[in-house]
Amino acid sequence: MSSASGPTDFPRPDLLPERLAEWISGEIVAGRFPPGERLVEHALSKRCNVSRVPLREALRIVAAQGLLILEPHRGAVVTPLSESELRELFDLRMAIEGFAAASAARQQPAAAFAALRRMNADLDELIQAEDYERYYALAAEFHDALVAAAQNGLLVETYNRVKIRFRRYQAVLANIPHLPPRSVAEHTRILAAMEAGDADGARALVEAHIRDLVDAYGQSDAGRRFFDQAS
Amino acid sequence: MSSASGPTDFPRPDLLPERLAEWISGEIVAGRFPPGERLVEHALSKRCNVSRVPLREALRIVAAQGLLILEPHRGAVVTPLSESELRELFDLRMAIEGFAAASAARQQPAAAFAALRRMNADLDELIQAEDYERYYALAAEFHDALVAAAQNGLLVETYNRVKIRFRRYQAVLANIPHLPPRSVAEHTRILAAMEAGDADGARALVEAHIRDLVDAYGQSDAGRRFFDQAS
DNA sequence: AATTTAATATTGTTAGACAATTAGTCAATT
DNA sequence: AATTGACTAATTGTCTAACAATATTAAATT
Repeated sequence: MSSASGPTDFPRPDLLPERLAEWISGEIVAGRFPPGERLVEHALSKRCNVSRVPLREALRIVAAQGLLILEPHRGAVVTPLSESELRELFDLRMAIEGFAAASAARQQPAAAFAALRRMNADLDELIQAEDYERYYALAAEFHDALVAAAQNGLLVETYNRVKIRFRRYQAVLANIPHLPPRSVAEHTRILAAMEAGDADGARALVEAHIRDLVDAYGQSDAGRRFFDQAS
Repeated sequence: MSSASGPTDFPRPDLLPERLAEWISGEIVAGRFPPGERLVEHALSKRCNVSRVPLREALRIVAAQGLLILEPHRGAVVTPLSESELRELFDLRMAIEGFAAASAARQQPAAAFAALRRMNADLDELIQAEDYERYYALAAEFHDALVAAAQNGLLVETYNRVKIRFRRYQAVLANIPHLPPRSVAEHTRILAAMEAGDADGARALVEAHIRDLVDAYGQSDAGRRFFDQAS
């Protein structure tokens, strides 16, 4: 009877605010702390067997990630989801991943290109096997590796910030099984452009690739339902 | 004798960790907390007339901005400056401002374009008047407005994070008086491309514009000195 | 001089307290 | 009945004081 979605317990103290923040962040991304929920310090600190001091620091960390809003004298509220934020997140993915592809096309990092090729081959196999769960996990890694290929730590850091916020929408919208085959073909073209040193072409292809993701989300059932209720 | 660069006092309590963070952040950007300096909690809290609790939260905020590194059991250390970070910051500016220009070229926000044109005209006048101080202030606003023209709050937020870290290098490297006239001409071309709806052209021009800034920094005396000592 | 040992300082956390602010309750008034 | 208003409870924000764990520094020893 008790539903399977009740909040998880905080694993175990080796008590750092960082660990608390990771846990809180995870609960929010997974939707167990739903949008709009207030996190009350005393209750949370008791549940985690910590005092309010490190918990408050943890809340600061999570707020800096954009998952919480700290209102004066009102405490921490889980940031709401919105179609506009999702649009902006996709925009940022275009800016970051597009720039990364162009940058990599200029730098020609051989090892990174090889890794990307291998990943894309594995993605193709996962489609044949219809193993969509692992497909989406590896697809995320492919995009990570694309950003990493630009060899810019700050760009990676920025991308990670976007990713954390983006994952909340993935959790709500689930994945779209029709998309993968097309994605692999697009990855192939992106890689070809990068290896050919065509920075502008690679960027355009990456932006188009992400635009395809946007469309797929918008056309999926979950996506339409979410977008409708939000408006 | 006593140099003019001794740390300033914390203005006045209306004590929020946010105020403390703003102050600390300002001291770091201005170089009064120099790179590598350790911020000791007890001493700082006494100087600001606050307890360690809100101070520690302030340190978390500043650390999230990338200006401090919190090492376990060793406390807060002011993030060092490096040529590599500066390069990465310029890269991010290219990615963000370039994307913003392309995005604005597609959206055609009339008000934003008008504001940009006005600013650029004012910049031209400030050159004639050889008022470089105000020139650099307004030039920064021009770039802010360019990013804002993309109408994406997250992009602005991301840009602001880059700006905070970038300002530390501006404080060290000072400004380059030879650059401005060329910049105004480049702004004009960027605006023309945006208003013509030429997204790719606008982005290319913005990237080239920022690359010019990079070169100017590298060729300035202060820049060479900084880069030499760093390597 | 180099290494080990002891003393000191600093961080990380806890507990309990309190003022300031907000949220919730319930009666009085319109 | 609904709205207002005062009262109460709950929550945040801050402080002090303390302590264990870890780092840093100084002294002592080899």
